[in-house]
Amino acid sequence: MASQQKTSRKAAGTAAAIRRPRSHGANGAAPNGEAGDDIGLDALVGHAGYAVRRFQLWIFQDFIKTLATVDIRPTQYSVMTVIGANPGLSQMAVAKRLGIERARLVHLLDSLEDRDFVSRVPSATDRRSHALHLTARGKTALAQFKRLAAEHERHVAEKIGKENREHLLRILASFT
Amino acid sequence: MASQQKTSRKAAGTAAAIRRPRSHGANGAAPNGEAGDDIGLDALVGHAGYAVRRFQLWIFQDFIKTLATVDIRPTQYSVMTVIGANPGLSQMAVAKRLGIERARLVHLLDSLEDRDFVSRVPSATDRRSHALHLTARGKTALAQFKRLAAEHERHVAEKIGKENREHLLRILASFT
DNA sequence: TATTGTTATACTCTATAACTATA
DNA sequence: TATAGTTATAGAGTATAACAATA
Repeated sequence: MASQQKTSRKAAGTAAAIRRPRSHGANGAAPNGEAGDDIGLDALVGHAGYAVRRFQLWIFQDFIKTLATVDIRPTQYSVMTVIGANPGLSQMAVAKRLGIERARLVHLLDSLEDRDFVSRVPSATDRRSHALHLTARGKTALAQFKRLAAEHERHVAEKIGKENREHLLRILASFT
Repeated sequence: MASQQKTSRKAAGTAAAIRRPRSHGANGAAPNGEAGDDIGLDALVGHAGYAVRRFQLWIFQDFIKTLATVDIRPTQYSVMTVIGANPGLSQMAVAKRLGIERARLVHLLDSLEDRDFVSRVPSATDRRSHALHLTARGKTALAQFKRLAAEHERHVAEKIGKENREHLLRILASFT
């Protein structure tokens, strides 16, 4: 039931059906809730963070969908791309460059190593650290990922417009 | 140690010290890792998602920091703002409008109700649902949150520029 | 039958702390 | 003493599924 049990929680309330297909009770104006899409965001419309967050969720969902066949997520793609362009980097270097926690990178690399995309190779200069490299299989795979990622990027351009996408990249260049 | 234990994980590797303050070994050019900030992002620079993600993280961190004194996070702020502007909304309506899972909204509202900012009030029209309202305390609190959020928004404008912030809001308006 | 609020579970991500082996 | 990689844990956040009350 929708009753009380802990501290909060009272009971029952008002309808406010959303986007109902046909009839919806008795009155045609909706009780005191909202009729559908006219729920105002008030102060949120002036917050860049809100729009950026919703946009980021859309982008990541499209990326994940577009690369679903190869089962690669945005963070995995970014790690492989940076290693591919900078062979021999240490885990700390990759973590700092991409803003990932080094503890988390351990697990990311574990899964990429299990799939034979990346290898941690030893080196003589500092026996504490690993030099990261793409395997032969990893290099081939990354090339395919990049083609799919480019396709995803075209979806972004279609969504917000070619010019807007480019302007956006320029505005946010300092954050990369 | 940095050795093997499960499947992955080999051992030792290459340095690639980042932004080291003074000396860093023997050679002045860094082993085979990177010297500091010149780690190329390769394909990532052309991906809007990467820049947007980094920007979003920066914004949220600034928001959380700026509203730390009142212990309010972005999602809590968005929920209170929407309820404040649309009193009587059901949980489903709020969840759909903000793109939050209804299961997660339950916990969000629990904490806001525990702090006496929001109340779930019963209604006669649909005994399954709750009509959400801000309490008197919630209204006062939200007014303060909005002042702090406006301060945060000024930080954003300082960071990327007033014009750029406005252009960004226009570009992403369809995602709100 | 479908929907609302709720509970529960699992998996991702973030944030820390601590430990080992190195430097 | 500090750093690299690792392990472990706790808290958000996301994604689902299932259930009771109600429509």
